[in-house]
Amino acid sequence: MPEKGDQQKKRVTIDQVAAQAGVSKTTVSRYLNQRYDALSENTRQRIHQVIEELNYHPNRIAQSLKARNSRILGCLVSDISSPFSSIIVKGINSVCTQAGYQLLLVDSEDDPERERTGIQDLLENQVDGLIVNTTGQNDEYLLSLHQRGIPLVLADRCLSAPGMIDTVATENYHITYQCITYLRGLGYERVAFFTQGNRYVAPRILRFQAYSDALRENFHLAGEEYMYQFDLENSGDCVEKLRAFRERFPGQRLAVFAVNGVTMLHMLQGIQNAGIHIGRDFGVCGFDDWGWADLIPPGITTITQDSWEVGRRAAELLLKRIRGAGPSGPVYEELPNRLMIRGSTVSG
Amino acid sequence: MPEKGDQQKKRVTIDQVAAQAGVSKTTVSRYLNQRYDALSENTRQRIHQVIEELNYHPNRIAQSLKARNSRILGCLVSDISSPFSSIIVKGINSVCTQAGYQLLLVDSEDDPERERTGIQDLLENQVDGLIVNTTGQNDEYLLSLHQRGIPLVLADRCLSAPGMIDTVATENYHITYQCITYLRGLGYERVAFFTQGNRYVAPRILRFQAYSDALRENFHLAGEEYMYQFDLENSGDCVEKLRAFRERFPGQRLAVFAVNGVTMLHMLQGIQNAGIHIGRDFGVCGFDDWGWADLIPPGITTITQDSWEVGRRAAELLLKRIRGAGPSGPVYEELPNRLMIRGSTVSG
DNA sequence: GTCTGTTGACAAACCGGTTTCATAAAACTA
DNA sequence: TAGTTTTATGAAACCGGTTTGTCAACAGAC
Repeated sequence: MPEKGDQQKKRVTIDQVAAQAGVSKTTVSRYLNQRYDALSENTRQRIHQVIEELNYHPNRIAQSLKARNSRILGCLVSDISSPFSSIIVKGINSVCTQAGYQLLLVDSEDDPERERTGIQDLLENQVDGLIVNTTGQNDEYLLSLHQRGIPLVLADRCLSAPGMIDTVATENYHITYQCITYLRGLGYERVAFFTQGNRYVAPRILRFQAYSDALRENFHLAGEEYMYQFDLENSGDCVEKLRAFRERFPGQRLAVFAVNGVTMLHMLQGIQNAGIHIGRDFGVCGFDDWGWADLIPPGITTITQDSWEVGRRAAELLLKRIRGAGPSGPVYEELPNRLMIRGSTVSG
Repeated sequence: MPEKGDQQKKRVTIDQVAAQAGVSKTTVSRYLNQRYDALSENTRQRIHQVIEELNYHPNRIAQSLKARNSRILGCLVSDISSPFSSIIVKGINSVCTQAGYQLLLVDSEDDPERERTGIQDLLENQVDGLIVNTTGQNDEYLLSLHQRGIPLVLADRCLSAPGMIDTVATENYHITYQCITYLRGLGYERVAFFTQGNRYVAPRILRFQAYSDALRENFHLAGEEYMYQFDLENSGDCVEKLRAFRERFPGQRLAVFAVNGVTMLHMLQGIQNAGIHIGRDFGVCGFDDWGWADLIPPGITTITQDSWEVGRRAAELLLKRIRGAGPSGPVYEELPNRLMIRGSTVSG
């Protein structure tokens, strides 16, 4: 006779399996953990069958509580909607999948406050380690975590005092320097540095530093005077700043450098709106290459980053740390970037 | 006198707080859960102070075990690196943040097998509910989960037998039909349907259906004969198919429709490589608008989807289900899409 | 001065697993 | 045949919280 609601009692527990199989939970636990050496063929079979019948799956939370580790990695990114971040996450995911770890994700929306509470949440959830794409305004907090012995790897963004915490990033300085120098070689006379959003993150600082150095050494110009920070909320702002740049140096060959892909996209929008022609008189280049750079005529010169690999390596490194392996001191891994020269930067 | 290694014992527990404050763990627990009614001002103060001192944070895993819920949502996407997915995740994240939930993420890489094991993993981790962007090849499995009473919301992709499980999606059929019909109005004579990747997902099926219907009714053509599926692995494949399409109908005004943004990007690449001129003789349009569509001349006509809102609503709905609220039957939410007409589709 | 009601706090059980230690039965040794 | 080892298993403690049931201390009522 079928039961009233036929509602399964939900949640099959190890006790039920034990009862049904006529053994103790210890024995079932042994089975689950493949300690077959101390299990008779007979009981093993019976337990196996009961587990199938009941469709039993052990409760990882209970396991984690006892084991004092969760097999979960925490990941905090500043903006998951940026391809740069989401591809990092994809890299992390691939390692997790392979290593049997889960991935707890938080998007801080580039808010330092939210970054701290987000990490706090991850920690309360007992993640075994953290991969953080920091806003750059929580250095002390991150250091304190590191000192508490929490496995922590920074992805793409290092602290202002580098060398303290494991970091996987891409090479920013030299490629930027190279790019700006290359512009000089093409005959561009002024190069502006366009940026937007968070001004504290390490890559941006490094890129500006390199830009600034290259500008000084190749153009004898001061970077500070050619940095344009526009506001995304204010849609006209970028156009205005582009116009301002152009009107400041009439008749000269100008170029702009975008600090990253998101900036580039908005800048290109602005260039279009301002009716500026890309090429000989207005060179365009910048970081990131997300598939459209060579579709926008005359092809945008970019610096391409392998963010998937950043994610992969960060996750690998973190797992090593969790296992207590890896070098004793902090690791700094820097992946090479490539300058993809296209038609948006041409010699006069 | 400082202790030997000065190494904190790691992990502060409620017992330590209780001991230090000279009360029982029951009392501390009351404090943590704001059951102040049965707490003297005095004890409350003392506990507060000890918690600060010890920097105590309760172990969510222990709480979850007892509470039998984890305050974690599980999310499975087919490809986190696609802006469509990552923006959905961003929407979900915003709800989680606000509601005090965490987000456990899995990228199935569009593999049905990996989708099942991924969901299994999420479930073993006791997520309170699931948001799934299914590959479309696990309908039975998903239904079984639903029948087991697991809160489950499908994001963007419904089952082949719709109406069984809560779904948040965007409107595919009419907007596609409208787009194809619009092409007819412009005087295009043949419209090809370009696609790539997973052929089982609901949006793709619906879009092809709409395309096919519109083609039959407006062009008196059979959609099956104009569907081109190219292979991403084989870089020349797309170019070949574009050329084949063009050579099939010399002298006619042709147009192509890309099933989604990733397809569009590769198709545009192919168009460029094939040396095809976009516009009067070769119209281009398709789904998704990720910021570059109006930068590629003459501006690509797109159907824009609000994937952030898909994520937000899916998460809201899931939370309702978890709380046992919401309508009794399955919900199907369909968000409107917009046709953004640009220069890539013009009248003759 | 007893009776009742309220307040503040605790001991113990519980969540669902793992692990340690003990033990009965079987197998081997001398 | 008694002693020893091995094998298969279970009882109980534990992980770090929450919850239930109990109770002492004190207040006010009569």
